[in-house]
Amino acid sequence: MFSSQDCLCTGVYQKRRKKVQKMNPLEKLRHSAAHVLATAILEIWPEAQLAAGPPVEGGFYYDVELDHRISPEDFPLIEEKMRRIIAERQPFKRIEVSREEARELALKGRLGALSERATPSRYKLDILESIPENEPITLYQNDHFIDLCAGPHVEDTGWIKGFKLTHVSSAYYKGDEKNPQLQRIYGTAFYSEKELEAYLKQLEAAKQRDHRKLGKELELFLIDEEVGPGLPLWLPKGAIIRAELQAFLTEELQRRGYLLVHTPHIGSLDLFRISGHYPYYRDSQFPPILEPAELKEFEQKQMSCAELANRLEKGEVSGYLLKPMNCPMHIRIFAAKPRSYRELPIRLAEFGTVYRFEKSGELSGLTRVRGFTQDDAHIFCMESQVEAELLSCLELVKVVVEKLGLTDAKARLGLRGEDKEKYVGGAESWQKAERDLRKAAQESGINFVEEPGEAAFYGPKVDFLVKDAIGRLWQLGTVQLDYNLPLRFSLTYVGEDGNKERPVIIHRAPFGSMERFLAILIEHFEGHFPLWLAPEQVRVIPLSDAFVPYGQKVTALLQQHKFRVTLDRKNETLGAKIRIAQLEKVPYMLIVGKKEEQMSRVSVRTARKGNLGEMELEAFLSLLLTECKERRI
RNA sequence: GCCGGCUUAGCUCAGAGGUAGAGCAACGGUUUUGUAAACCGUGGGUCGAGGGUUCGAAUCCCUCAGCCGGCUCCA
Repeated sequence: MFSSQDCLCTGVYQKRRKKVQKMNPLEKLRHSAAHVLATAILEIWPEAQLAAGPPVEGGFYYDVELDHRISPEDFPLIEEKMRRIIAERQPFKRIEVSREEARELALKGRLGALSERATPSRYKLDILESIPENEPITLYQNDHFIDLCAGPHVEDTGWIKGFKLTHVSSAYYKGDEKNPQLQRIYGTAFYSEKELEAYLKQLEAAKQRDHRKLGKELELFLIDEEVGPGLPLWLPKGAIIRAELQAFLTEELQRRGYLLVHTPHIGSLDLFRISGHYPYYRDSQFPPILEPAELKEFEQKQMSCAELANRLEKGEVSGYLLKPMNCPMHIRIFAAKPRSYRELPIRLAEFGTVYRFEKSGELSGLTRVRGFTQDDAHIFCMESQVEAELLSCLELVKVVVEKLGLTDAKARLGLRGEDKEKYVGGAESWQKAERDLRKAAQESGINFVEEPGEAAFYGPKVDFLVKDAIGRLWQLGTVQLDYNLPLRFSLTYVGEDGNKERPVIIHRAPFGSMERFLAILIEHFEGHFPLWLAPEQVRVIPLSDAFVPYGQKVTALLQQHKFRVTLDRKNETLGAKIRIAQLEKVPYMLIVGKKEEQMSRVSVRTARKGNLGEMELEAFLSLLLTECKERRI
């Protein structure tokens, strides 16, 4: 019941924040660059209807409605015009007008335009309507281009020294699927050419550590068309990392009193009817699975799909669902027998694989998939235990994040939004839940921001967000407080006074999902995994065939200590073998030749630091043992 | 799901209407190597799938799939 895969769309996040923040100088410049882009577009296509053109992280965009489909092929022409506009150093003039004057201009098609036009500026008109009564209406003009705009802008277009159009996409007007689709042209701009170049270079470098690229190069995972989109296959090397991560977390769980359970991948439709996920979230689930006999009967009756769907929804037809979450099954484990307050809290944990039918356009590498494994657990406790349990969960997420060096992780306390309809439960339990979670977050010492509207529908949550290589923000770990499911499943325990009491559920996943977490880890380490996670930890490289026997001895010793070692017997030069090991990002290379064999030593080279020189074999072994045992990063 | 782009050998990519190429990898030899690429040879492709235009299609058109970038959604 929690959203370990929830992606907080950067754009939306930015927009919401921008309203309350003043623009910094770079944003101001980029905002002006958006106006220059709009001017250039209008010079080419005067009929274009403009919507909005704000600065965003990394650049700016302008949304336009235009019959001509703008493609990157059009960029050179647009950029050429922009360069000219910049060279002309056109001043930005601020003009304050009355609401009526602005309206008249918009009706004459003069807003977001170079001249009056036959068609009114429909989006500008709409934006004008949405400006609060007490706010002044301002226009900004450069050359013949007049736009409805709150500003601010740089003095003139000449300030834009380095700019580039980057990509084009579509966007719904005001982000609403029901509104028309506009073309969104993205670009970036800087105060100097040099900064632009540095930025583009940095973008290029970021692409090098993209987990989809490294995942393929290092043979960690595979997304195969024949298996299905969004259904990653873990290759042997990736599976090792996954297993090591699970082993690490399992140790932490056992230390904290969790009980491991295991539940199936499918469950009865009725289970998910009780939890509320079917049919309410039907669109984001794989359709139900029917029993063969029942399916045959429907075939014979020639039942239409619509009829079948209808009967499934009404609960007249039984079936199974690929589980979209693990909680209902953990709940059934809790409900399997009467529970006493004495045994609470009960913490049920599972690396549980769930399936969600994400829209095809949303799938992305390992970060957004249709089948993924959550490091899930549900803590069933008394209200009086909530605070301590929350604190323990937050501490665990902190341990995980710190142990793996994800120091950029940002925590967010998601609170109930203004639209109370979207949330279940009374004001009182929400206030209590929010207060408890806020208190726990503060006590845990994490830095967090509060975000109304980001709660789960059943309760507030703390999410840990991390950016990927190309700057997209993803939710990893999460801790969520839930008063809803215990009610829906009528969960009880026997309290101290013998009365039945309602437990509280805490949902939590420190990694979030194994898939997304590994994606972030690949990018974070740029494929250079720490020793304890590395699929191949040591490669022994004999100088020539003559030293293979010594190499075998070294390999055997390390294998005895459970290290993942391979002996490179390839018929290649030393340089070539080292190059291959480097590209495969094997953390330790041991070069063995005559010197090493005679002295029972090894020459140590690390993928990250290069040649470290010779070392006693035993000394190297103890170094490895320490590094691995402490899970150093 | 929507808009745009892309899809050629295991990988990275050339080929733009005249019948498929390179480098790396693989395989077979030669070489026996001291810290990021030894040398020679061999095999490998319904050019994402299907349909159309054409004497002729990797190349042009249509449909579909997958991927990429956004948008929307996201328990």
